[in-house]
Amino acid sequence: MAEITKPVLRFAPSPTGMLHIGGARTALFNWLYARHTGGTFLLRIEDTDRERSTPEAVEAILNGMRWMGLDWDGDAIFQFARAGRHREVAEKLLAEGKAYRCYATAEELTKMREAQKAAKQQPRYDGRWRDRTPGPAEDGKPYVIRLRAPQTSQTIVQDVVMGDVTFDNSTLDDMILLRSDGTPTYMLAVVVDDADMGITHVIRGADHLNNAARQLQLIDAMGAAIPVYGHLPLINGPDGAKLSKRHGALAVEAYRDMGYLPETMRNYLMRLGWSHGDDEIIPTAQAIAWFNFEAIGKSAARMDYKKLDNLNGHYIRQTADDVLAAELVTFLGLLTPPQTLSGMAQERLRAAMPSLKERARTLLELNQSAEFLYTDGTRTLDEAAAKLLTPEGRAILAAALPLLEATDWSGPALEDAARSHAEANGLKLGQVAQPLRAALTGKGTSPPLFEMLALLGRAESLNRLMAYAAT
RNA sequence: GUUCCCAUCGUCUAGCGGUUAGGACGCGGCCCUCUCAAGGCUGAAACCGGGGUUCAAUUCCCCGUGGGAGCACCA
Repeated sequence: MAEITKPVLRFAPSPTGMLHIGGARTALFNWLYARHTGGTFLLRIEDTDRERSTPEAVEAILNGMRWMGLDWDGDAIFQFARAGRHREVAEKLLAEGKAYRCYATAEELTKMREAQKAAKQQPRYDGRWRDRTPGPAEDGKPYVIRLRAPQTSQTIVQDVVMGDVTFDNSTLDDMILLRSDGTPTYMLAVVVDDADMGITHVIRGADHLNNAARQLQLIDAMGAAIPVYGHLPLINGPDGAKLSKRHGALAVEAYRDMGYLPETMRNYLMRLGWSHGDDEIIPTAQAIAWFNFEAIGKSAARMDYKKLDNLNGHYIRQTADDVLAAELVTFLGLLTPPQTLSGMAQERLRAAMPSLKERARTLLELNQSAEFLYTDGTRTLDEAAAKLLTPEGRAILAAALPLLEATDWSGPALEDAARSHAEANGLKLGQVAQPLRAALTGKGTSPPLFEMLALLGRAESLNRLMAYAAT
């Protein structure tokens, strides 16, 4: 009876920049599968590149993960701290004859590759030290340790996303395990760490598919267990080209700053490459229940910001009013410079939320449409509002004021008054409402007018309206 | 150049030999309506090309074409 072991997954970013959208999706898929199976989701920071790794990037990645709601199990593991262990494995392989010392210099190898390229061949190490015994000339000279990889037959990556991918071993070369300064390469570190951490499923970007074959050779040499591989198709920019700085808004933090909700990001990202029939709106809890590898597509996807907006609008509308109001307050506090709302503003925000959230696709939009509630006093007019408050518009506004004043200033009463005023003067309700809206909010569009009049109260509303009433 | 991967509406995708090729975003129209949204109805919109296999190919195979990724003492 085979023992039943829970899956162990990991997300292994290198801290050389922010957590970008591609990395976030890779993390999400790993996380979803771990939560789906009741397995473990580990976070490993691949900081073996001492030149490019920064503590700031580590923080940014951790924060990005937290914001996305992707919690990892246990403490994050830092790969560099395990360099000794990596070296130990390389030495063991060397002792076993499964690896060998290579004394070729960087210049020498560069020259070799240039010659290969000129001959229209794939650049690859030619194995010049594979069967050569170092002589006295090599004493004290720097060397790297390379894997003695098989040169015949094939290596097959059995991938849950891509299927079986076959590589002829003759196209692979003897990769470097340990650099001449004694530090491990990525290839060594990944394989050793995955083995030591008991990783059962390696789910990562398709840019690693080629690496998988070489890593399989190493795993074989080490006698380690082969994990389940899954290489996710990449995410491209809206134009189909690689996602880059040019497309802007790369880091997960940038999406937060644009006013997207974490739930939106999870839903949007999971649908990039994975599907569940015709379902589009998939809350995270549902995704955890449904997630599987079989439904992951093979082709690269593009970012579609319109669809992201639409989804975000959905989740905004679905968020409870006071929760959303609180989230907006937090969000504004995170902006640079931070924006704070007075007690009055927060109170009005909460009161208007049912109407506000219906018309916002991002927290930024929500904030903009609520701004007229934040402060008292006469509004400055935007372009649309100015167009509404022509002399004619102001005259209509002035004429309607007495009727409004005569009401008890409740929404329905105000609407009734405006309606009868319009009717009496042969106007459509819109012709009366629009100038009022412009004066009250400073904008051409707003949440329902009479509701907002009631919310702002008689004194404040009249103050704003009178400022633009024709005399 | 070479190795590997991919290919259904503009975009995300369903489809797993026989379908009027479905859904979603976006776009157009209509309804609702105090504006803007939201919502409802509705329209336009796709199987990259060529060969096979098969009674039958969007679906399976091959070639081409087009994208993408890798080919470092980076990760």
